[in-house]
Amino acid sequence: MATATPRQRRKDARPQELLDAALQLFVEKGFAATRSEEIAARAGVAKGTLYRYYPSKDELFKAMVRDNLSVHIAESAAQAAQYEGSIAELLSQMMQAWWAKVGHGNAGVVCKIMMVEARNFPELARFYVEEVIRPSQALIGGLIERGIRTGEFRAVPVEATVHMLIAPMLHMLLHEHSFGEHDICHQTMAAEELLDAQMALLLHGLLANPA
Amino acid sequence: MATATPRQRRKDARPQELLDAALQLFVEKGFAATRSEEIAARAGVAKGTLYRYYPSKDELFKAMVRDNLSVHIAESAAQAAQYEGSIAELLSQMMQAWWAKVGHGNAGVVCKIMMVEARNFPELARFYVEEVIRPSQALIGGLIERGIRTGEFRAVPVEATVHMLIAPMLHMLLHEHSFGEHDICHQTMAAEELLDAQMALLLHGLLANPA
Amino acid sequence: MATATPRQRRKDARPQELLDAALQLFVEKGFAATRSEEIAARAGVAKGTLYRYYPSKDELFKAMVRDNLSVHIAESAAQAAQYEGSIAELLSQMMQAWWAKVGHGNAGVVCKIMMVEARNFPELARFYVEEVIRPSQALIGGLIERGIRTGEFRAVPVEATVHMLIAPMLHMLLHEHSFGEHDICHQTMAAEELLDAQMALLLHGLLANPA
Amino acid sequence: MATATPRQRRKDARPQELLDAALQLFVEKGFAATRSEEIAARAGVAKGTLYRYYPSKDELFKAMVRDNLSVHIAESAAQAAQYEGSIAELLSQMMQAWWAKVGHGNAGVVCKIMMVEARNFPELARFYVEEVIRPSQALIGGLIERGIRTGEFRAVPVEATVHMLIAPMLHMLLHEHSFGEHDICHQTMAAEELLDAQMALLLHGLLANPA
DNA sequence: CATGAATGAGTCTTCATTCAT
DNA sequence: AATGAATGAAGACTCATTCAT
Repeated sequence: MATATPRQRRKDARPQELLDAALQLFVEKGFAATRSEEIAARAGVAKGTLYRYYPSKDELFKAMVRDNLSVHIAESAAQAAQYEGSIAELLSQMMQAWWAKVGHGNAGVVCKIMMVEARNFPELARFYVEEVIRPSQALIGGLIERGIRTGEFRAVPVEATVHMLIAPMLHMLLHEHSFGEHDICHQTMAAEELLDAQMALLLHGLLANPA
Repeated sequence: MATATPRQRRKDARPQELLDAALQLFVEKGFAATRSEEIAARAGVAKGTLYRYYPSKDELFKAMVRDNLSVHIAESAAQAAQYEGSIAELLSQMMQAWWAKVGHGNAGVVCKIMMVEARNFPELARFYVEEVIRPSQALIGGLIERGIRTGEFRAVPVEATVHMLIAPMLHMLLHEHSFGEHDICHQTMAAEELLDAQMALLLHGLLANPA
Repeated sequence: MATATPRQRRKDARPQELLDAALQLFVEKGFAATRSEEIAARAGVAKGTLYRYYPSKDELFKAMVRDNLSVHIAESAAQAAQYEGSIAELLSQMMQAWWAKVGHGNAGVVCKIMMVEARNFPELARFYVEEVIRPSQALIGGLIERGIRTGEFRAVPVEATVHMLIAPMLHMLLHEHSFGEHDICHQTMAAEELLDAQMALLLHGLLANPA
Repeated sequence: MATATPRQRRKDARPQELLDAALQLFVEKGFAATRSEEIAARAGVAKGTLYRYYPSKDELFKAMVRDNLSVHIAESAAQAAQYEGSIAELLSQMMQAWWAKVGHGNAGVVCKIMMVEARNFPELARFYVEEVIRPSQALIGGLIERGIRTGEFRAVPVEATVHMLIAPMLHMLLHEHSFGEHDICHQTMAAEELLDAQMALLLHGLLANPA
């Protein structure tokens, strides 16, 4: 009958609270510019407490990546494996789903931060590539290949196509978080519409009379 | 009839030399990781001298951004206005040209750094949006519209299409400068091929049998 | 008729267990490098428990020193008082005995640590001087004087002779614990042999033909 | 006609000033307990300045060891090689000279610190062993052997004899710097007298009627 | 009494910036 | 004007100590 004491309950919640605080601050100020003490303060604990849960700022960041990104990739991969039907349809859904869960929420910022700070933290960059980039590319690349095999897609080059699917979303993300703040520059179209339009464009092509 | 002494000539060239040195180093190591002493050293002057020309590292950065942008857009716009023929062809050429001049060269890094530091320099970000982003979007958007008017293109939504053209290039740029270093993650295809493949893909679409 | 419960017995043993753990760790890593949590862990208790028995790391250290010294001197003094026979013989035995009990065992390290930390704990140093150094010198000095009185020894200066007896042992001790670790530097002769040889040397002198 | 400016003159003197300040403080408080800022302060500069001259506290310590030792050994070795006459005499002189130059001066403290900190700096300890301990032992051992060859000394075991010569000096040194401060414990005899007495004792032996 | 979560003062080190020369 | 020695604020991390449970 382990009655969780308030203290114990608090302790269990700490990691997530710290992760949330860190994410918020990284969003606001970037990784490098955020002092570990600030993260602790925002999570309502003292400096030292942060280090009880994460042995360094880097590890905290990695945990944040795992918590916010690695999750969705695995999830999407599982869905994709079971899926039967139009790959184009599936891709559209996945893009929208990704945007809803990641791009729109705070998780998206992790992507931005990673791109922004990658050079300054090579180890983190490596981690991110293995944990997020490669799996994502593998997932989408696999779907493209599947579509080609089933005859749904033309025999397009896979790598380039993966880029064409990923790039617009990341671009929107980066743009949003770089220039979207402070009223510097806003998109006129809603992101979701934009994504739909882009997907349609990519599927059907731009030319009126393709050769 | 002040004949410029060598010393005077040197002095006049200083600001540009410092800007060039700064760009190089920002490219190599990013803004935060570049020490002001290094910039001075690469420009062949002492630490203190840097501060005679730019009152702070931040101001130097801003000057560097201003110095490296708004160059290519006007040029491209002029070319585009004169051009007659296939818009698709023109867009392909412009992409390749932009990549050759900006993406591949050092100027490209300014774009990346700009995204990285946008939040820290809102004023500069605004400048960048007005001076670079909007003109670029206007230029490409105009071409799309022209293509639609002439019947070369389908009646696609312009804004989304502009994104689809810009995003892959910026994505490549960022990827290159974020994960391309330190052998963290390299593209397997050459950038130029990738761009061609993406352009073709966008023009002709992904579906084997578009409705 | 308070029968000591296991708990009570455990509690009574605590101080000594903590002292032992502390000694082990101080031997292994030195005073400063030993974290109080480690001491507690090695003693099989939690960090906080340590502080129920010793109010601070410093106090624990002092207790440890007190616990490990002043034991052997009294013993040796008693033996010496009863002894009848060759003082040279007695001194040899005492040296060997001291080395066996103190120098070789953990207690020896306390001497080393004491020298190292003396300045940081003047009060403790005073205690050590009164409790260990002076009695030792008095004991050995007394034996020298006895030897001189009985005609066994020449009329040598007592203080210098005491030093000549003590120094080699402490030197070996310090050397062992300073440079003996990590294969930095080892004695080639066994300590016991060395002591015997040194004793012989001191007794008979170095000169072939003493005047 | 390079007129050294006050600033330049100051700069040239800095390394030594810092070394001196460090030595003083290490003597007073030990290596670990001395904050780098204190060293700087005692040298009359700001914290950062220290790091212009020594890249870390460890390197500063190493420099200090190098600066204070390995000097006298070579010197003594040279003298010994040229010397002709009584080895006993030579040894006596060398002991006194070493004490005057090293034991009594600050250099002696380096020996003490080295013993104290050896475990924390294995690399440095190795350096010290190679640079100081081994040469010293070789020098003295060689003289003993020479004395034995010439018939001046008995056929004593060399290693033990070396110890007997070195130990009392180091012991005095350590004692002085561990318990000599704060009036904790002072020698009653002057060090020089003590050394002489010890030397005589070692040469002639303790026994009144050696077998 | 025992625990271990939480604390925060303390330490090394970096680097943008200043200013005496 | 140019130099580069000096500065000191700032930040990541450690660990002795406290105290709620």
